[in-house]
Amino acid sequence: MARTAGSDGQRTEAAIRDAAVNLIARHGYEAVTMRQLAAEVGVQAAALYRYFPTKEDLLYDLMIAHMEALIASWESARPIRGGCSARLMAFVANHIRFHVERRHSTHVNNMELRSLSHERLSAILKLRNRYEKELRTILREGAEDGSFLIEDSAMTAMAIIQMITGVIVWFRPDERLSVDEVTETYLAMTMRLVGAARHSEKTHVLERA
Amino acid sequence: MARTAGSDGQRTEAAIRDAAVNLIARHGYEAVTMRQLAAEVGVQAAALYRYFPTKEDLLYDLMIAHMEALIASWESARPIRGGCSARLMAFVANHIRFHVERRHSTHVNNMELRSLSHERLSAILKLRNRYEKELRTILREGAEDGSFLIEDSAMTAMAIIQMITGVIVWFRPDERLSVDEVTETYLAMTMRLVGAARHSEKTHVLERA
DNA sequence: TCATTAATAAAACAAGCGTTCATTTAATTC
DNA sequence: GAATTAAATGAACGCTTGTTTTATTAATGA
Repeated sequence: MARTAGSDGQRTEAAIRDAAVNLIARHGYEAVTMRQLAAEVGVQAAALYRYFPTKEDLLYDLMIAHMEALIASWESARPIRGGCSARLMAFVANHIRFHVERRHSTHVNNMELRSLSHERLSAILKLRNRYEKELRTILREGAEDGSFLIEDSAMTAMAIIQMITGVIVWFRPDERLSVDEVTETYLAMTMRLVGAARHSEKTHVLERA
Repeated sequence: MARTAGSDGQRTEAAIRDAAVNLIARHGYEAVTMRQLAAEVGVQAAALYRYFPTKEDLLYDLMIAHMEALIASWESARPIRGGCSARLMAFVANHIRFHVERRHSTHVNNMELRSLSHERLSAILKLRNRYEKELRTILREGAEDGSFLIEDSAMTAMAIIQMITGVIVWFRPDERLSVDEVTETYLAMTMRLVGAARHSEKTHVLERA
């Protein structure tokens, strides 16, 4: 056999991406074989090479897509006006929502950096830095205008990011806890962590979610 | 050739563990080959099998050792007396110190769980749960006696653990920042995060470090 | 209808994988 | 000094890996 009836390149490529994210998140990039991936898609291994020149190209593609989606997500969620507290809450809420929705993709991006070549690693880290800079800026400006009481904005940014990304490690939706409830608690913890003055605007962030 | 002059089983085994932790932390368990590991030790691949029946046995050994060392470390650092704030600070300080000292080992334990068999994974998670329970207990008791103001002690425990373990992701010793300085800041962030009443005993924890 | 292009199968490739085996040498014991 | 044990070698095994090549079929446009 060769080309199968009803086959469509775009659909196949999307199916490859999808299966790859799931398999790599579960077993790790090195552990997933091209044959295993092909079987999951329902295709022969050689067919994968029409869409991705190498296995690493596929990984890199997934990672770039994840980072660009993350940045785009924040750019559309970022509040036009509002104080530093409101901006911080918007950042945290958007970050948690995004990562819970893309648990597998996040795992790939966090665990498989070492499988990238030097230049590609740099490209991913550059995007990551661009994103994290948003949080650092919020924290620095909040510290300057007295909204927050923090020791070091760079360190605080790392602490917050690790804390809120960590949600995906233990949280599974469809349990007795909803994403909104978890977000609410993490928002409260974050605001205390940065020494924010009492905030009555707590629920504003989640209203549109 | 065969047995080499001055060869010693105990030393070789220790060298294997050491090289394995470093290689696996850097490249990942699946990516590290037995030949690569053997070369790092300065021995032939077959020699590794005198000490570890399979590659997975080696990984499991490293992980169990890490978890047992972590638990032992807390058991000897845990304060005999003192309120919940003091206990929480001792926990955080010990956790950060331990993990910074064993960055590679920590990475292996956090990243390679998926390469273990079901039973072995359970064994590791059991130890991990035993350790995390210590923090949950401190938080729960602190919430009950009014030392802390938290929403959910289990959730707060996860948030804190992810935050303080995350230090190893960005922190490199021998820079402009010492472990003690980082610990000090993380202690302050943690105490605010749990809504602890003002604590004047801040430096007590680090005095013996 | 017929050439063209897109999508896939099938088979092969060389390289590398974890692991085993028989053997050899160094250290230890009697 | 001979016998025994500990430590390691070197070659091989069967299998799998990522990838390439070649051939074949389905969809597309003139």
